Amino acid sequence: MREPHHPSCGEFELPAVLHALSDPARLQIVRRLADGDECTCGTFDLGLSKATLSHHFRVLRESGVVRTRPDGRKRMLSLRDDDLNERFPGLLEAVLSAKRPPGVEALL
Amino acid sequence: MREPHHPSCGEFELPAVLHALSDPARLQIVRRLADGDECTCGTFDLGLSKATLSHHFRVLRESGVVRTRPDGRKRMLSLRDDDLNERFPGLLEAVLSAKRPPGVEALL
DNA sequence: GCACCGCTTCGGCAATCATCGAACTGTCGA
DNA sequence: TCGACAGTTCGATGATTGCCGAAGCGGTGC
Repeated sequence: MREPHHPSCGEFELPAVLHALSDPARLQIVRRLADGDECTCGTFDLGLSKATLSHHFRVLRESGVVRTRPDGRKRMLSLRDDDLNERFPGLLEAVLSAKRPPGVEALL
Repeated sequence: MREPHHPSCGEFELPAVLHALSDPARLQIVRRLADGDECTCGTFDLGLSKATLSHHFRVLRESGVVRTRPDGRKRMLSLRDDDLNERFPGLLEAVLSAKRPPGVEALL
């Protein structure tokens, strides 16, 4: 299986990364990956079709947020947290730590 | 002049904020504001029409990134950095500190 | 080889977005 | 009162996006 194209760390563009992270479904994917969860494409059950999921994976991959590694007939997804931190220090952490909903417990 | 609606800090939504920041024109606006530059709407010369600029201001305002204060026949724009930092700590700083283009000097 | 599996790619569709010119609103100064 | 000024709002338009089912494609295992 061909390795899909990934931008190098220096090719990352902030608007593209922010746009990739600005979709709730993609945000959920990123959070799952950050939790160290399993990372094949099929493990994401967001109520979306395979085609749509694949689309989101592509947006994340082409912006540099995520890496896709072919492994047999599966594809292993992983966060490019190292590259993101190098290029946009603190961004990923800020996005991930904003998990808490606007509820009261955010004040604790 | 009527004060336009601003979401409260608790109403901020991460995807909306990220989307607001994911447009190059809006990112430029935010950076100018962060530089402490003058802040009436008319001072932004991004090669866009008044109507388009006004649209971008609205996106920024409705997501919580920016505050608009009527002042005579002008409108003073300001970054809601305090509110953003409270709700999404580190996010704004990460976005702003990513100013440097993908050039070599980014490594310094 | 062949069927299955995991995922991508390909149209296509409806919704949203960025953009504009034109018309409008509210404010200030003459 | 009457412009000039600063912005907003109103259509309209073309581009992008999110979504899907169907078809395609490389790997695995029978």
